[in-house]
Order: sequence, then C-alpha cells, then structure tokens
Amino acid sequence: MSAAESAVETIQREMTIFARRARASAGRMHPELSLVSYTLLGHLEEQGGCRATDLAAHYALDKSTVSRQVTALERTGLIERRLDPEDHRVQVLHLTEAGQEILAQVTRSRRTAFRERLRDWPEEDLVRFAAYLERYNAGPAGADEQ
Amino acid sequence: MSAAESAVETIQREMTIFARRARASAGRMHPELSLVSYTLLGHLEEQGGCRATDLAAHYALDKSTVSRQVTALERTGLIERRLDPEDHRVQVLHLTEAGQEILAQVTRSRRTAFRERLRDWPEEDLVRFAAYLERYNAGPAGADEQ
DNA sequence: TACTCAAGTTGTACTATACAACTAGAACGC
DNA sequence: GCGTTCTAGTTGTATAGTACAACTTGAGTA
Repeated sequence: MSAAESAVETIQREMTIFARRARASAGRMHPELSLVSYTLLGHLEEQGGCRATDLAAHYALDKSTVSRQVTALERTGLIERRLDPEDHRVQVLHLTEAGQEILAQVTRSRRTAFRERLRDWPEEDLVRFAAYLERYNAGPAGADEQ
Repeated sequence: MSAAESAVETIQREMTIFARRARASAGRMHPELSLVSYTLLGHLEEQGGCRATDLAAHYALDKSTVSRQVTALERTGLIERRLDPEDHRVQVLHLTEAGQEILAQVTRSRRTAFRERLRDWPEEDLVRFAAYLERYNAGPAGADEQ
C-alpha cells in the first residue's frame, strides 16, 4: 500500500473514531445548547444572518429539519426572523442578544477544551490542521463524509 | 487573535461540522448498517466477541441503548449471543458469518468514499492530515469530548 | 393569466439515545 | 446458609434529530 493509501485509511479510521465520540459527549458538556443548535448559531453569527435554506444547504440537512430547529431556537429567544421585504417567502435569521451571549459562552468553554487538547501543538501544525479540516469539509458533496 | 488561536477556532468549528454530518451521511450511504452498528460490529471483530456491558463501557453508551442495538443486530442475523456457562447473566456476543461479510463490505465501500473525497490531495498533505488526526484523537481522554 | 419554481411548515415515522424501574443471577458478610 | 448487595441485561417512557412527502404561499416566466 502506498503512503497515500495508508494515509487515507488512517484518515477514515480517525474521522470515524472522532465522529463516534463527538455527539455522545457534546451534550454532556453543554446541556443548554446542543451540538446542532450550536453550529446553527455559529453559522448565523459568521454570516451575519442567513436564510433557513442556506443553513440546510450548508449542513446538508433537510429543510424541514432546519425549520424545526429554527422554531425551537426562536422559541427560546436565541434567534429572530426578519421577513425579507424584497421576497415575502424569505425569512432572514439573526442572532438575538441572548443568542449572541449564549453562543459566546459556549464557544468560550468549548475553546478552552480544545485549547487544552491542542496545548502542546506548535502554531504551524495548528494552522495546517485547520486548513486540512476546512478543505476536507468543503469537499464535493457527493463523496460526502463517510 | 493570534494565528494559533484562530486555528484552534477553525479546528473546533470544522471538527464540529464533521461530527454533526457524519452520522446522517453514514446512514445515507449504508442504510443496511448505521455508523453505530458499524462501530459495534467493528469492536466485536477486533475483540473476537465481548459482552454488551463492554460495548457500553467502550463507547460510553447506556446499557439500555446497547441492549436495543444488540437486539436489532441479532434480529438481522449479524451477531449471535452465546450464554456464558460460567455466569448465566452474561451473554457473549459474536459476529455471525453474515455479520463479518457485511462489516467487510461496508468497510470497503467506506474506504472507497474516503479515497474519492481525498483524490486530489497531494500525498504529502494526506500523510500530514492523517498524522494530525491521530494525534488529535490520541489526546487526553478528559478533553476528549468537545 | 396560467404554469412552474422556491422557501418554508406540518404530518408522520424512524433511529439513537438516556434514565428509571424491573428481573434474574452471583457474590459476599456474618 | 441466608439475606443483602452487586452485576447483566431488558423494558417502559421520553426526547432529540432526522428524512420524506404533502402542503401553502409567494415570485418569476412563457
């Protein structure tokens, strides 16, 4: 097996290990904001607001799933919907103040955990690892993860 | 924010995206074997059989969850239970022939998907990415979980 | 104007999960 | 040796997250 093939094997195995662990434990650390809600809020902050359809596309979720998530997040006051005056089918979603606060708080505590875990990594490796992950996740949807 | 800090942010975000997508897409690709079932079968193969309690401990799952998974896997003929003659509370779980075959088949097809996704990556990047993932997952169990 | 496309909601169903209450069997203490 | 406590597993119940299909509403277009 070539070095490339064996690297692909390793990537598969390690991504699987990570995926298997992640969700089970995410809820334990932040019961107030599930992993899914957290990522949706994060995207809203990053983008400065977007449509439900954009969230669905970005996370490869069904629009009905996003619709329910959005409903829940609105009910708990973390996001708000603003009707697009140009197109009345569209709701542009924005973080509320409360949403920004909770997101920041969870981000801080998650960041602490990640920092701890990545404590001994040289900056150069951190930067490269981050770039690889972005590239992997941005990959073609067809060959989608796993 | 330093380059290292912003890289940690990115790593956190991208790992999260991956974790959230993994299960859903695993189900799409292999309707016959969910990510959870896959990892349970993998563990059984690796260990050459074990108890339900061992699976629960290893994957940090509730024993009821494992019990139901095991029931389903037995019903579809992928594993079998053998009563421990020493201790009648214990069932030792083993892969059946069918279980071994499906496990091998899904492993092959997952490998193909990963290869496809990583097709355009230079070997150097594959090797480094693999090493980073191993290093990340090997980190201290405490900071393990997001 | 009528057809078609896009955004989102709702009904329904399923999987994975946890927690609690339970059964059955084993082991220990006195 | 007999009760108490521990261990393995099952079952009842509840919840989150998800998909798919059917629908509504609004926009764009032939």
